[in-house]
Amino acid sequence: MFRERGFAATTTRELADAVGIRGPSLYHHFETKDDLLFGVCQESLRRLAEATRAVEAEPDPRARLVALIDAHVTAIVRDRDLHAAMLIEMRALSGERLRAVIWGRDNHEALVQRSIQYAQEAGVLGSEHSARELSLALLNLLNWTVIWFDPAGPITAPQFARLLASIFLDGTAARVSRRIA
Amino acid sequence: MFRERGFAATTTRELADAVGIRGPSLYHHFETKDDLLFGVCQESLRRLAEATRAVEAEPDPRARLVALIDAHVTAIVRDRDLHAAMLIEMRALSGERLRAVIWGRDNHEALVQRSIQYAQEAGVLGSEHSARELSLALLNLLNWTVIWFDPAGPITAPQFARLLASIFLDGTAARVSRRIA
DNA sequence: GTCTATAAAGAGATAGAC
DNA sequence: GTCTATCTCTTTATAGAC
Repeated sequence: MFRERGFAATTTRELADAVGIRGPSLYHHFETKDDLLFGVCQESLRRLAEATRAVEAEPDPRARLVALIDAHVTAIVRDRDLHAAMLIEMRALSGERLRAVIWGRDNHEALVQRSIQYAQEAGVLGSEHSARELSLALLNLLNWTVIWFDPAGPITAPQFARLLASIFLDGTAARVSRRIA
Repeated sequence: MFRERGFAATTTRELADAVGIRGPSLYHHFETKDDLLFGVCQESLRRLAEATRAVEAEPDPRARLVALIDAHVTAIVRDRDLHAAMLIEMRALSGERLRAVIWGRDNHEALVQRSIQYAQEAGVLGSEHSARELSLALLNLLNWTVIWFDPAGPITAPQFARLLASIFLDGTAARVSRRIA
């Protein structure tokens, strides 16, 4: 519901209805509505961290990036409600809690940037652009998926992850022209 | 304010304050709060259409895509509040109005897909993936910019547009490894 | 075109019974 | 752990003076 309609537009009563209880009963499980969003964001970050925990153990720089892209896209698609809430509705938090979520998100983005730098140092990725810029571009490529991806649609998550990885790592979109050149 | 805090979380009084009038005075200019969002979405789509109106006059398929990517990114960054509201807060609309905005957005996405197909037919882009899939990937690459881009930051819009275009069209990220291969 | 005053509805949250 | 009843505050929006 946070993904479809937004956090502010979703009432506690609607949330309660969705789990088959009355509005006030929610407050036995959460102190405030903000608590609920904070919990969702934390769980999103926990799963994202868990899904990508192993990638830095992969020594091959290219395989590491492929694994990272696959883990990120697969996680985002599997729990898209959760991750959309974190990525988009995060802004509704404030103070300590907002900082905690931003810290977790930055942590994940740092993993992406490190993996890119690792690939650049190994010559797998070009160094015309900084790791920072390339990581912003890669996160663009990955994150917007959360807005539109439909698990019931024709594309599967691993398929789409492969497409994004081959565009970023191999320049797949441009393959034909590069062959001719 | 719609971009920073979301449509539902922004009150009409805050909007009025921001333009130096009292809450109820807003209603001289707009019938409802939804009207305001609808107007914002329409203006976003109008500017996006205007910015990309000329690209299909460009006969060179590669130059057409470069122009489209540049126009899209530049527009999104220049009026990021407007376009973020359209892309993210759209969901707050309903009925006829939601349909109208979706129609406009789909129209723009169709332009992206046509430009990709045109490039594929000319051999500038590979045909391993469908134009549909490639356009989803390209829109990913372009649209997430609206979430994080800071005009006061170190990167300029045309710079970032060039980066994204060279990743998508040339496989720039992978350039070194492809040279070696 | 903006104001003050206010209506009407809905929001998050609490109290206390069961 | 969930309920009903309800409090309190905020919200969108209207009425009508200036």
